[in-house]
Amino acid sequence: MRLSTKGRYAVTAMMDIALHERIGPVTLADISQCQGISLSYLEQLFAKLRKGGLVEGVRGPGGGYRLARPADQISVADIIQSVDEKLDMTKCGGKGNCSQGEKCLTHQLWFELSCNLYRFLSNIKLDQYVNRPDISELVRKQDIQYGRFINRPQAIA
Amino acid sequence: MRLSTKGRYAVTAMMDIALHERIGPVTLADISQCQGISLSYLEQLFAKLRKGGLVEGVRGPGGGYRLARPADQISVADIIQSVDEKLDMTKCGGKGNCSQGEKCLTHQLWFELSCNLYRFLSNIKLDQYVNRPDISELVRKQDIQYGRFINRPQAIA
DNA sequence: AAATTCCTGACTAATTTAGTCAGGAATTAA
DNA sequence: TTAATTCCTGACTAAATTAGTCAGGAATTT
Repeated sequence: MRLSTKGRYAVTAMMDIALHERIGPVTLADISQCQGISLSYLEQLFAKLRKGGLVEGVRGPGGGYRLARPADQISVADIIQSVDEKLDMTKCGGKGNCSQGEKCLTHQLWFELSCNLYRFLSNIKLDQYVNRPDISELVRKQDIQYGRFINRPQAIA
Repeated sequence: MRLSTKGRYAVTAMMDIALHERIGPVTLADISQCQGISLSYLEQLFAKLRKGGLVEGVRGPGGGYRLARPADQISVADIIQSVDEKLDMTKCGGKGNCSQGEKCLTHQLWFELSCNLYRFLSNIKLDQYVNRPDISELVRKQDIQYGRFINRPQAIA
């Protein structure tokens, strides 16, 4: 049982965007440098996030990515499902035909676990972190360290 | 985010053993045939379960595997951790040094998720399934279908 | 002694994850 | 209108993990 860094990267990146929302679109280059994630890999992940309707790309100088809907309407479950495809732990994908057309011995177990997991993750929305003082402080420090946003029109305006 | 079949196999096999506990040790060959899991692969998994102190092997004819302690003292979390090693979703293994010595943006999130997952899985003990009528019935049917235990001394006694 | 079963380690194949690379398309600002 | 910026795409490679195979040995029972 494990969370791939794929899902972790995606959630981290989305949180980064949410945290800087008021400044404007956030570039993948910035996220890449700041969070230590390969740029090309981020592009792959964001292709999926875009298809999932969670972000919008803005091209050209001053562009980047922004959230496609308010941060309080994007859950961690949404993000993980966009890039990772599934939170379902059953073998049969919930169909109940895991063992010769019938439910296997452990079907109920994995089914309940999946429900729990989904409930937990879909209750966590991005905005819950945006407003936490400890997180904001951490982000502020990181931004200064990486000199982020100092050349952006939005940051000046 | 996914459960590997490794963990699923292990839990299924352990449940199989628990369900037949009163008859005696259960052979891997039986589990292999009945649950459709490769025998050699099962042997690898059971090497770990044995090291984890969850089962004991009994060699020789009439042998097999039995639970090392009562079914109400073996949780699904125990099993998964034995074969799968970890239920921890944080990048840093709970240390909190994920981002240049400090907690990363999403540390708290994964930490809480790990706790939830662990709490859920460690509250599920094998015996909860042994006593469920629907499961017992399913197992009984399977045993007949595969002609299980008909040649075993214990089954006759 | 023979059959059964666990037990071990080394090996292979398939899948997934992670990352690279090269280039194109849209947009903005000079 | 040109140059810079940034998203965007697809094909490719590398590493890790998962799943499975194989050959043989050790303990135990009949």
